[in-house]
Amino acid sequence: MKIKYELLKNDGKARFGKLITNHGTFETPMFMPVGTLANVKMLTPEELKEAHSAVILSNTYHLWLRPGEDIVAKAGGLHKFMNYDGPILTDSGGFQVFSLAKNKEKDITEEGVYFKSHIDGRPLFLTPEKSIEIQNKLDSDIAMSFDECIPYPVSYEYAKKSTERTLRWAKRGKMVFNNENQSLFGIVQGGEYSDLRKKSAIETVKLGFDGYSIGGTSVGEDKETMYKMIDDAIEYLPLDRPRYLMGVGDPIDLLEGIERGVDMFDCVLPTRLARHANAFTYHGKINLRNAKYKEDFTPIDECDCYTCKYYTKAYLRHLFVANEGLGGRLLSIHNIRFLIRMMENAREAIKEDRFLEYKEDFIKKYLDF
RNA sequence: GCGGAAUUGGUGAAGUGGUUAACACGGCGGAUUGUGGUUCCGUUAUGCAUCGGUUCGAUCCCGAUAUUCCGCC
Repeated sequence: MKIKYELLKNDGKARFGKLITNHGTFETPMFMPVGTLANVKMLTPEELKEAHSAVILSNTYHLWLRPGEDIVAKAGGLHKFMNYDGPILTDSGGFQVFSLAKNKEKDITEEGVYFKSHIDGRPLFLTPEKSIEIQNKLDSDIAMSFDECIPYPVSYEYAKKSTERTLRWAKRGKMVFNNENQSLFGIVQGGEYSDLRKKSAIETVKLGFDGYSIGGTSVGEDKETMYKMIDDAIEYLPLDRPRYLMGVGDPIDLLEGIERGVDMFDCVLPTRLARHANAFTYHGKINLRNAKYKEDFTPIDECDCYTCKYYTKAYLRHLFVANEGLGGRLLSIHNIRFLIRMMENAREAIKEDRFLEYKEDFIKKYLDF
């Protein structure tokens, strides 16, 4: 079956809802950790579950190259392949258009996108149809339309051209999409231009998707621009479908997104920061490599995660300084749990009509450090 | 005891009679938003064993001293 979304409560624009999937029912707003290569780096599914993580992201482009979607299909789909029985969302490869296509004018064509494999350099060509076909074989719960994540800053002309092309790609992808057990999301682009965002949202909704994403944010723009991008798009998205803000994971941005009506977020930030010794705390982000933690035998934070239950900052610092992989693993657990707990608290606040109060309080503590 | 060689930062070291002493590791700090697992950026020797001398100018040339290493008795 397709996913279902139930909007249960509004607090201003902030929404509390339920996402019903083939692999469980979960509350929104939610944060989704990223597991590009069929794994959330360093973590087992059990550890994700212990952090109360729900949906995870995986990636069409990367799994296409390695191990190949047919291998995953033979394994019985992504869930079986990676032993994860929670919901999985697959990104379409659209972000790789942004991050890997070298010459945008030349490599991005109406038909599709030319890549050079980042593994062996061989030429690749990805189309909207191919992306959907791969995601079908991966058998994720939610597939994403193939899009171009537009860089920032960008000329109006380029943003317009790219956004219109992304719309045509969305239509083409939807045409070939035929997996009854999978849902398909459309993605709003438009760069930093309000009228393009509006048009992109309206036209994408016209095509009709199971959920809607706001893409092309957190690509180097300042925060005010990003929040405007969200506002410009979300106004035209239907209330009865989940809204997914792609690639956003900074704690403050998550709250700003929720306030604007976003239901789902994904980001590499908690896991990448963890691998580089940066920990989220309720009093700001800290770097555990810092010498000041050498003899700090307290946990990272007041936190209910496995890491904070059993390990100290001094020990984690030692692991990072000694280049022991366990440091990144333990900190990934904490950082993911941190964002997920933020979401839990945000949902409680929305239910009790005090989201703005919660947000202001959180940000005050987070920055006053 | 005699002869020879060496001595540059926390470490391994490059280098020159003339502004700021290369590079690497380490240390310290920062970055990271639809992944960068080992990544990227910044910073880190007011000083070249010590004391004298030559010189306009010495880490570099000369002498003494100290330490280390290698030979010979």
